[in-house]
Amino acid sequence: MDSSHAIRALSALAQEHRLEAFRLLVQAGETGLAAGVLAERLGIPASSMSFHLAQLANAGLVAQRRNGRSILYRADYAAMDGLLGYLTENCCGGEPCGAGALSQERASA
Amino acid sequence: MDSSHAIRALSALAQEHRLEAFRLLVQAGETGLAAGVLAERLGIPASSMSFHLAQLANAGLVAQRRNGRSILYRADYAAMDGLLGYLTENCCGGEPCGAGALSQERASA
DNA sequence: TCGATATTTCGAGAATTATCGAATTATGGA
DNA sequence: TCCATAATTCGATAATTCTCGAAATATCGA
Repeated sequence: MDSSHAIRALSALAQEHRLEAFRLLVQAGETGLAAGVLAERLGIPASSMSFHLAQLANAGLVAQRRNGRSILYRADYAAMDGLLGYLTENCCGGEPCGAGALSQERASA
Repeated sequence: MDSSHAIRALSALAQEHRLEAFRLLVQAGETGLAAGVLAERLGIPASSMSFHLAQLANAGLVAQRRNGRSILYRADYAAMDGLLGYLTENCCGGEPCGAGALSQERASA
């Protein structure tokens, strides 16, 4: 992951509707959710949802596949992983950030 | 960290100059760097740099303190940590994303 | 084939963000 | 006090992003 790719991913998540949609997709798991279902859950028009999903897809954060009349979107965990890895390496001095807090959370889990 | 705070942090990092500035601050460590030094390294006017630093500060990602005529900015590792924690918990199903890849990186480190 | 459903694309307008020079504020030294 | 330096704020403009209805595309079932 290079910085321009990271910026695209960060931009994709830096928006209320898209962050929420991505969270729903993460919860939904491998099967994913149809575009229409997401639009309904977020309470926005289908065309707006489509616009946002295109940005998430462009950033590589979601994948899509057709299922009958619907198009199912699913979160791409590896892409999210890549973003977290980039941030950890480039914006945290290579350590889990602050060299403490995150590790503590993990230890307590 | 709630979602609106996360969005502010993501937005702050989702911009070429700000991501680069933040990376330089992470490298610089606790002492930080003066606003003018950052502007020079990024090759942008002081007023533009000031605009971007204000956004990073607003997102809580950087802290500032005056040192003589300069204002030194430093990365707030805890804030970055909070963002990574939020993304891990809310956008990765609570597991290090993909329940594998990140763990593997850590294991091999 | 026809009609209904699901989604995307298009086009226009509103809102937000980024850029940069000029003016302003704050500090330190002579 | 006066001047130079360091930064921020202001104001205007450019660029980008967001929103949403209407139109177009694709799929399914009768």
